[in-house]
Amino acid sequence: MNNKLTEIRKQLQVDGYKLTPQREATLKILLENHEHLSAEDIYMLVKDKAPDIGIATVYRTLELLSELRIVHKLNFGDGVARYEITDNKEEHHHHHLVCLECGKLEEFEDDLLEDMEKKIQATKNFQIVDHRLSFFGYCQECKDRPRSDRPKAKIE
Amino acid sequence: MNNKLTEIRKQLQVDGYKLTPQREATLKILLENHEHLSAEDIYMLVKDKAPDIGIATVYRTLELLSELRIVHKLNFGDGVARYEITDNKEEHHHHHLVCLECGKLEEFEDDLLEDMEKKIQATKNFQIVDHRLSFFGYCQECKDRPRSDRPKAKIE
DNA sequence: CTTATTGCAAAAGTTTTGCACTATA
DNA sequence: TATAGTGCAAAACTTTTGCAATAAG
Repeated sequence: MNNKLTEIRKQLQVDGYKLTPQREATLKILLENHEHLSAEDIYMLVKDKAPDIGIATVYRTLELLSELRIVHKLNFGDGVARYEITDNKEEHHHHHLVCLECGKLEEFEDDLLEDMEKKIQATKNFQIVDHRLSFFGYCQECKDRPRSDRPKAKIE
Repeated sequence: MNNKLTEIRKQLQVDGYKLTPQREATLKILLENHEHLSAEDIYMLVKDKAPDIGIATVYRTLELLSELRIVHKLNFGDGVARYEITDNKEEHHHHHLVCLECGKLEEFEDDLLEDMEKKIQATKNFQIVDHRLSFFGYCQECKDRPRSDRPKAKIE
């Protein structure tokens, strides 16, 4: 856990970047919070520890870390980019079921994509870092509910 | 091809939406351009045919068509949402490879998800209508390019 | 010391919204 | 004619950038 921080610290040094307290604070937040955080989320969390940081610095740090492939920038299509430390192996098997009726989000685990990834890496010469899989449909409750009672969905 | 327009026209009517010239013009553009178009792109193209349309109407039409699942809203992470007509047949086996370095989008076909869908429908009691699958990683060129030559991010 | 990095505020860019007007069913 | 839909302009957001001040190596 702390190894990871040391490792990244070294990587930054090797690449000639300075180790500022702001960068370190941001990294710690990312290491402590493995969910997908928006820049705003990260800004708030970092602010607790380093109240003087500006959001521009957070964005610049995240961009740098993306370039170095230390974090992965994700997009769920809600107009906000989200970030997470790269390397989360478990995260890879975690997919979404989105109900088109009520918008509810379920999650499920499956490693079936491993095969497809291997196939792509071999066939397409494309190095995969992450993936996002969502299924859209109707959850149990909505499936069985009469149409008139249905809430208007807000798709993606 | 024109069938498709008639079909969608009917679908709108059935759902109680009005068939305005603006909506029709937007639909035609979407049917003629199967690439992933941004709202701005669509606005420009529609403007050629119906110069008085406003971009707000384009956004509202696209949102409506998304809800009706006539178009897919896609996000490649460059800050602009893109739209494409849903094609119920091939679309289902059509996935995306997004390069995190240069933003390039490749597509590939695979029907491996059929199995997963069956599994989910059985296990989760969730009725699947559609899915979206994107892989994020590095394309051949970016993978092999030395760091120093890399285009300054614009990462995903 | 030198130069990368920062914070602030302003700018940029996309998408949404309020409102009075218009046109479809 | 009733009401859904539209255009315009302003607002709301997220993200980027210019610049003078600061701090890391």
